[in-house]
Amino acid sequence: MAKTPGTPKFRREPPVARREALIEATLVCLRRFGHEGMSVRQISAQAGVSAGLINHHFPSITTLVAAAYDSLATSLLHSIRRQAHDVSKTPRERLRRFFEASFAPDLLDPGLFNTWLVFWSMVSHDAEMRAVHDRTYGAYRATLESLLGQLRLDDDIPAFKLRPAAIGLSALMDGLWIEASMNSRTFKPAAAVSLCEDWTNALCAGAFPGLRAGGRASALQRPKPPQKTQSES
Amino acid sequence: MAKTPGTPKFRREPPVARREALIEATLVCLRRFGHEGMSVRQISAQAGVSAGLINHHFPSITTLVAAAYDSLATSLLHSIRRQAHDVSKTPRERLRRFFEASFAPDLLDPGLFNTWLVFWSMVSHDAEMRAVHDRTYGAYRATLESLLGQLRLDDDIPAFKLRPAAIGLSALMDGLWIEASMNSRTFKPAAAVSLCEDWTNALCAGAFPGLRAGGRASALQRPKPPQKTQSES
DNA sequence: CGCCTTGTAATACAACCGTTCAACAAGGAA
DNA sequence: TTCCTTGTTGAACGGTTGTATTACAAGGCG
Repeated sequence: MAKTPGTPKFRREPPVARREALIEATLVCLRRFGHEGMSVRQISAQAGVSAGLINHHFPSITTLVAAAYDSLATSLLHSIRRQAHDVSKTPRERLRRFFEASFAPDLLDPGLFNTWLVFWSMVSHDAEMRAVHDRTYGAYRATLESLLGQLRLDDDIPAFKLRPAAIGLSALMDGLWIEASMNSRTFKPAAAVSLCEDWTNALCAGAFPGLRAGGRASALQRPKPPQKTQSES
Repeated sequence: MAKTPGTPKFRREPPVARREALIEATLVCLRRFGHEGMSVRQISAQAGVSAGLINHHFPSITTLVAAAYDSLATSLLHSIRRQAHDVSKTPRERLRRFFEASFAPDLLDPGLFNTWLVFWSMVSHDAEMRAVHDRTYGAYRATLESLLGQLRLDDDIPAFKLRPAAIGLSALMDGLWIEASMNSRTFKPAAAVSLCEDWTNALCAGAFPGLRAGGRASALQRPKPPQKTQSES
């Protein structure tokens, strides 16, 4: 008698489901409020749970943010790659679709940019964030290298160095994405795609001497070996 | 008698000098501690004054940060432009020096990158920061347009659209600067200069159809006017 | 039905935040 | 030397932060 449990005050969830929900809430808060959204109370409110629950599933707030970084970066790369992957198309067409997916409206959302800024600002201060960054950025550049490598097989394209080419292309894309995210009136998304395609076509036309393979224009080589200080063409 | 003023407890400064000192202290804190350095107490401690003094010279902390943004952006642009300006050199050589100055060690400091991230993260939330960003970024791109314009006069270079070209080049430079700032082991500064020079040379060789003037490939035109679809230059 | 594990809530805590304000003193002016 | 302007201090305020800890209750198991 008088038990009247009515509606339970909370629902128990399996740890993995709750963790994913917290990660999702973190992404929502970062997108909406930027750096100020990275707070235990904001995130827990967004997830509809108490503040203390976060420290029960994650040792600290930065670990949760690192998990959110990993989740978002992986998700975005997979999404873009899925849209670009079409075996019935030519490598050049696949690359074009990769560009178009990268500058689609949902990727140019200012909220997404603010989220990314929070991640970047933590990379140099937090070891976990640095690890996630190195891994996800490596995967991103590897995808670019793969697409450029397929391109290189076709036609009579002069050989170019894959890794430096991917670095240059990803830099161009990043710079365009940033400016478009900060001020959408500077240029239209189609302009960014056009600039990327032009860059790729120029690469295939051999217009970038510093990227030609086999040559001595090796300023772009991996910095790892002992640096023989040779001329850069 | 018994006055013994000894060392005065503080020194009065003219308002402009004190404001400049506070701006300098702000830049030091942002460089060192990133987003956590943007605090009244940290900045005032760095400047060697009390916390309350900041609100006496600036209506709020964000106004101080906006002033610091303006100061740093203007200072850096002037410095780079000074190194590139040499009337005895060819336009192409001036552009090369602009690249080299942009990827010099003091510009690739991770602390500078963290400072910039703080500024960027505030642009979408604060009107003052947005105003500073639009103004300084406009000045930066105008410098790039000027250098590219001088280049265009020489030789028999096919005409290209100045503004979209400056947008593309600044995007490439920004992307390279960001990656170099986040992970200095990815590539050497000379590689960034090489990629920028290659891009410029390809532009002058007419390798970028989307940037050619007069063509109908006008995806890069200004979005502002009522779109008469005419070519610029 | 009752126990027991454990996911969850709620509170407490010390430290920090930006801003306000009254009191002080530095240093030029008269 | 005295006064007065005003740059400057330092405490106070209400708010926030991340984390630790305690008490609770949901829901499976015996």
